[in-house]
Amino acid sequence: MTRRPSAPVTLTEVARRAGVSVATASKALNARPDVAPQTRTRVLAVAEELSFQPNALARGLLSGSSRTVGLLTDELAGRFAIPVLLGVENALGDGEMSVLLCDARGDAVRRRQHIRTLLARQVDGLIVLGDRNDVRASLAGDIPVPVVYAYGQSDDPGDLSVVADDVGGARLAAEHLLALGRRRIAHITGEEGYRAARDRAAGLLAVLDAAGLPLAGGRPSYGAWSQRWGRQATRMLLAADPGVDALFCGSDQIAYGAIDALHDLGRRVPDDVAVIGYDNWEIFATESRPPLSTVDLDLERLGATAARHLIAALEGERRTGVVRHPGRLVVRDSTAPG
Amino acid sequence: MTRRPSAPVTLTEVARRAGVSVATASKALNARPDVAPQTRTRVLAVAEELSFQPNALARGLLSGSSRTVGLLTDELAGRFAIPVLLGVENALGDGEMSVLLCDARGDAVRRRQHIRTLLARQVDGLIVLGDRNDVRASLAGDIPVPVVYAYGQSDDPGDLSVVADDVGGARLAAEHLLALGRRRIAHITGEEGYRAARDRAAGLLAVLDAAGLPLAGGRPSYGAWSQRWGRQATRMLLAADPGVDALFCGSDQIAYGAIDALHDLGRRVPDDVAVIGYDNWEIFATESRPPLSTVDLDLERLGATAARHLIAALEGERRTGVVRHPGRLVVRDSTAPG
DNA sequence: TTGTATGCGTTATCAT
DNA sequence: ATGATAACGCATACAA
Repeated sequence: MTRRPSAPVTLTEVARRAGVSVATASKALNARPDVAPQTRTRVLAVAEELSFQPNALARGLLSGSSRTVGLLTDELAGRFAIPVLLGVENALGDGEMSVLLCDARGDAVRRRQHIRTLLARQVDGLIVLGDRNDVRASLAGDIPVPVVYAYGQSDDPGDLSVVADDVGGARLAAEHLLALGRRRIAHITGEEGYRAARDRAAGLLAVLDAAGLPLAGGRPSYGAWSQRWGRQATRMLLAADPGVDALFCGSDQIAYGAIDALHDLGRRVPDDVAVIGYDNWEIFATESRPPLSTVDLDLERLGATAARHLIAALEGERRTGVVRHPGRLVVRDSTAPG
Repeated sequence: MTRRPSAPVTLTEVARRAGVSVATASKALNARPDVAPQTRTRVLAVAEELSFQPNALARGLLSGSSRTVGLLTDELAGRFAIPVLLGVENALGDGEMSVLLCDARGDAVRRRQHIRTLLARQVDGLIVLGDRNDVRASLAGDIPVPVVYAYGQSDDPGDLSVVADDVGGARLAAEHLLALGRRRIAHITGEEGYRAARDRAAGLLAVLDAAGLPLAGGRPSYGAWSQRWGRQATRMLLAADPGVDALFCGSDQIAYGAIDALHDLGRRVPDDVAVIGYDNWEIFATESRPPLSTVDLDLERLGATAARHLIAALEGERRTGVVRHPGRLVVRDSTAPG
């Protein structure tokens, strides 16, 4: 090993050691046709020995493409950003792309600053990760690279947004409850200000309507995305309508609280009341008693989809509108047939 | 607005419009001394109008520094990586640094691959984010840039690691319980294979020893990091030793389960049994009944500390060893005095 | 004070 | 088949 650790190993160095010009070395390494097999092997050997890695900055400067995308999040601390981000990172990594992460923390000024930085770094594209399912303002100012909105939908139909299909997911849950023979289904969910809450309620109501059934309790119990609200709403609901035989909760967290309350009230789950949640958040869904049936948003796949659309856009396939990503029903004991 | 959106705005373009050479334009923008005030204002005005941003690739190529650090995570999906990552991102953002995110997903091959990519991209430094508190193997191979290990500790004392002080955090919790007059304190925690579990137990035992008190139940109840284990262990513990007056749980998740079990057993919290958790994980700590006293790891600050150490290293201040980051006691109703 | 020239590491073009 | 050279965008040493 004659490698001196302090000297950065460049193509020039490889060429020198292989006894060829940089041009030839470059061709050899990039599998260009016009280079003698013997020369090629020699260059490759030297490159391998020095563990040569071409300088991505130089490459990017020349090609105009940095093979980097910016991932701009509103609020990374939230629960939904991470799986999406994971899916994005994974899908892009396969395409030899790297991810520059920027968290705006809900601050518009910081967001603009981040966008400037990302563009200065010559990102090839941008993925904007919403912290909520809601429609959000499109990025102001003309961004010279493709942008894909993930999880949160852009208000500009000229943009491409990849979002979760909450209406469809709720339909899955509702149809599951109906299939179990439940007929007096109530809905406890989070803040009405969230599109996620409204969409899920809409999906449930659509299925109930089609079946000619009313919603138990009259209207959805909108509240907070917390166990506390799940407990409280359940008590109120069962006091008002003791005949409820199923609860569709807007999140697993709420459902966890609901199950606790049912337990306190002496109702058996699922025998007396079936409970289904939403999100497939493991720490709630698998740890409740009994474990929770729920709808998995498949956020990681959603992120991968967004990444793939961005890559397609980079290759010229511009696409606009909203791509809705279906959820997946996960059945556990809280809706076991019986 | 005479800006054509398709033409990338370069320094050459700015210089041309300002009627000066690129050299002068560069000096004007970089606040070099020898440039006429009048010329400077003119250049600045043009740059502003075109919203010129210097190409970071070119700059990096020239300076040898990309002002980018690689953030290498083992497992982003876990609960602890995110806050640390957030702190890192924030602290680096203030220093005009960007973060290249790579998740190895616990795969050594993928990790090496990511390191190669990051080095090819000329990152100035690396932050290695552990998914557990445990000691982990130092990055193999000589990395030509500074590396800081965060959350997970490197096994090489020549590396710099920034980790949470679990022993100290546990001491805080234990001393709090003692100060409330509790004397029969039991410990329910996660898998013994986790250093976090062992360290927290050690901190508690140290405090009890110093006070001449035994651990209720004889030894820590090691199990799983779940509500389920919290419930089960609590039932077992109270059956064996009904006189327990305080539970120190190794995580909020466990504590949440413990409180549920105490509730089922008819024990009042905190009157009969005080409960304290660990992590300050909001969804458990604030949603349990009653809300949970706990120890906050302050992971975001830990991440910021790691970032600052990396920046210091980039400026030449090499430092090695282990920096232990203190936790913070958060008192809520589950240990209210009374 | 301003402009010209050079170089960072790489790839592409054009001679040889 | 190989090599010299230009170019990417910027910053700087040096010349004017």
